[in-house]
Amino acid sequence: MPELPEVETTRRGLAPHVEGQRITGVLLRRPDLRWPIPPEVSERLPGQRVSAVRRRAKYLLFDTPAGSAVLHLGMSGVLRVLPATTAVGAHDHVDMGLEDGRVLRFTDPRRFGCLLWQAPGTVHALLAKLGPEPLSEDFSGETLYTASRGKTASIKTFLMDQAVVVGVGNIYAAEALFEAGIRPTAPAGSVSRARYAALADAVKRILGHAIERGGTTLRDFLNPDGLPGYFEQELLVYGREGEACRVCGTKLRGKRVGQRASVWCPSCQK
DNA sequence: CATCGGACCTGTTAGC
DNA sequence: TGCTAACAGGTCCGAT
Repeated sequence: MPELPEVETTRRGLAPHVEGQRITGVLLRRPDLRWPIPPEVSERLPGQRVSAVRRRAKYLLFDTPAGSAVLHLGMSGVLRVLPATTAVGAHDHVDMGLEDGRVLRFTDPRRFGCLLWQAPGTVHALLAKLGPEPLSEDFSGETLYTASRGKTASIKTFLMDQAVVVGVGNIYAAEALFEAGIRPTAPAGSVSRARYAALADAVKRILGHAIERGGTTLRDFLNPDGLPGYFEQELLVYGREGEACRVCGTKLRGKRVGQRASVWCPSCQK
């Protein structure tokens, strides 16, 4: 389930194979994923040369002079560069032909992903309201502290709000809160500046480390080389409700916070 | 405005 | 063992 490290891993795996190549054609096996695929994707993309594969939040952007294809992996999306002769599976929704003869294939069983279009010099509406990148200097404890004043929602919900900071999903939110020693249920507006500094540090450290390790593989994520990530075995709280805290041995608690399964250590997190 | 709940989708897993 | 129901996850949108 791609969070930011998985998307960045995908980008890094894809870029050397796709950048500089011309898109020879676009084959849509479905007219829509989460949203209808706009006509520009099939009308304008063919013939264009990809100048860069970028990432913003969990979106991948394939830049060309005519505009950018904007792709979100949703929860089960996989992008791979494959030989054109590779057998087509049930959930292989989009193929973009590359001039070297291979195809960039978008597979997404649950179809929570999307493929959109962004005209040159514009920012797609879905990208316009996003918060800072967590690994950039625009994101800090101060950012979180300032944005959280007056908020009554839980800090976990707050941290997963893509307008606050992008790329932190359920897995890394749980891990970052554990590392910072903050309970997921704490009201965001009540958390101190010092604790937000620790949380921002934890987010940066965990995301950075996960990217180094190739992303977390749970069920659905495969990086473009078809190899799983190696971060899963390092998770300290996510998915471990009822098990012993790896730090202090206390039984980990679990409960839904803001509609999301959440796990924390009652002893390490206050 | 902030927050909450519903919707989307399907493979996997837990429970009967 | 087989079937069904719940669940997972990201994010938008309408309702409160």
